[in-house]
Amino acid sequence: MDLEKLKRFQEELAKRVVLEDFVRPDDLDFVLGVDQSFVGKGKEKVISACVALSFPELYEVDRNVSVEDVNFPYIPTFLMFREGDPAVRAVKPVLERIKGRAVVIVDGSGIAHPRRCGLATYIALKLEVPTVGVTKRKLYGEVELPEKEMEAKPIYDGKEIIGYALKPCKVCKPIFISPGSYLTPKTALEIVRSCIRGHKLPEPIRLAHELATKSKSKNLSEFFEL
DNA sequence: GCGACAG
DNA sequence: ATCTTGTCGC
Repeated sequence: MDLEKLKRFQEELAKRVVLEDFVRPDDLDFVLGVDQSFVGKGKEKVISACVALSFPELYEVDRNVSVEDVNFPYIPTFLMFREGDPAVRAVKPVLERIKGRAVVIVDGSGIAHPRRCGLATYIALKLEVPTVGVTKRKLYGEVELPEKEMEAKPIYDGKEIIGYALKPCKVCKPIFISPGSYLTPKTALEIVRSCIRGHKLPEPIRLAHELATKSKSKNLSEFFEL
């Protein structure tokens, strides 16, 4: 594979990013979460899980799981090429079933990426839906870590604010938030804040992660001859 | 050359 | 991400 060519592709996609609120928290009806787990002898299958929660109540209203072949290795800053399309195919059906304004929270970076094109950005542009990226470790940007519960500190790319580090709970280490597209960094932060329910990760991602992990044991694994 | 480096 | 034993706390 030609990483330099892929870098150029990411730079092209980044030009289409719109850092404006296509939806405000007050008008939000649903917040979706996407996450993936890998299985197989050499982790050759990817299980993508998507859950849809009502907003701001956060009760589950829909879910979807899909299993596909993995066709790209994990390479830092190139995650969208490994998990992008599988995630899109897991989210799309849910997005078409629910009726109302929605935002998708992704387990990966948004514009807090060296080329401003993380996994959340890819999903936003491909599905034309606002997304916010959330990670447990920082990929890109300069930031001062928050120390008080629910405190947030801006993540900078030079002088521009591209996201926020948020300490979700007293004993939690901070999580890193940045919009994928169609949202402002500030609004991305507020949406994630509204989805924290005592855990390190916001509910949409926490539940999607749980669904993706549990789907490996039930009767899906052997069902797809793994 | 060295450190950084999402999932 | 996955693997993987023991330990701590409610």
